[in-house]
Amino acid sequence: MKISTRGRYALRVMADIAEHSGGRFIALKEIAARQDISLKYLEGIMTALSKAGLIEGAHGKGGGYRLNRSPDEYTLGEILRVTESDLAPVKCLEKGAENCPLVENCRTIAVWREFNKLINDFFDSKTIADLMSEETVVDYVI
Amino acid sequence: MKISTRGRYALRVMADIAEHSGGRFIALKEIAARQDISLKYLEGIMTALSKAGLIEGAHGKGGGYRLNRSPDEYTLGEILRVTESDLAPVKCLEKGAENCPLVENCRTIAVWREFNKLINDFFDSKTIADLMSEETVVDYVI
DNA sequence: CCACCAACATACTTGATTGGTAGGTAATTA
DNA sequence: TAATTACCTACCAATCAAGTATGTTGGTGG
Repeated sequence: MKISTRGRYALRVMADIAEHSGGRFIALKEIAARQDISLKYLEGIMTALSKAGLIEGAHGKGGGYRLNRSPDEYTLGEILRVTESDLAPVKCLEKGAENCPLVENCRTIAVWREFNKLINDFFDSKTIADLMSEETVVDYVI
Repeated sequence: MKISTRGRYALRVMADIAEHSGGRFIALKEIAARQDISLKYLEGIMTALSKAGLIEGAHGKGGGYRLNRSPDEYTLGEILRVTESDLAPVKCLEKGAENCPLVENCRTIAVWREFNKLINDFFDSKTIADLMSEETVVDYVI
């Protein structure tokens, strides 16, 4: 029952961009150094976030990544669902899962469903803005 | 972010014993058959539960396992904490963890703490009795 | 006392996942 | 055109999950 490194890094990186970019592209090298995360490992995470449309990347000098919404419009839930495989706590509740044949007399499914809702509601109620320092949130321009 | 098979099986087994034993010892073979779980795999889980004092085992003919409290006195939290390693969603919040050197300017730790509390409170608020069918709960004798 | 039963113990295997590295190619700008 | 930076693909080592295999120990009934 652990949040994977991918998901945790993703939240930190998104918060980092929100705090330091101010609308400009910001090189991954810089983020990786500031967050002390392997550049190469981060690349894979950024690609996922970019493909999902959460951030925008630009090649070449002066390139890098930037958000394409303001921080309070990103829920932690959507970020984690992109980087983590799924937020469901058990396999049978994953999005595309065929329902388990034992579900009729499964004593535990109700608890898992309730827990699943709890998790998703929690992360969908938090945004990147909640992770930023107060001054930075106020100063943010996109 | 998945609950492991160990934890899920443990809950099902505890509920199974609660429903079928009625104070008597009940052979693991019987539980394994009813729940369709590998007997040998279950043995390891039962040993953990037994060592933690949650259930009692008896050797020989007529032996097996039984609860030593009534079902409403077992929270799902304590069962999962025995079988799952820990319920903390990130390593730095585990019980014996030395605190991470970056905690001072970690933007995410507050969210993880809040989520950790949510998880633990949720599972500590549910009991094995909540997993049982209504008739069986009423009929239970220890 | 013996056969049997069932918990308890230990060691191994297999497969998937995690958390990376390495070495490129493509696009953009000075 | 040279530097920069995203992007892409492949590989790798360690760990963990899940299950199998093979016992030994302790207790019961005949």
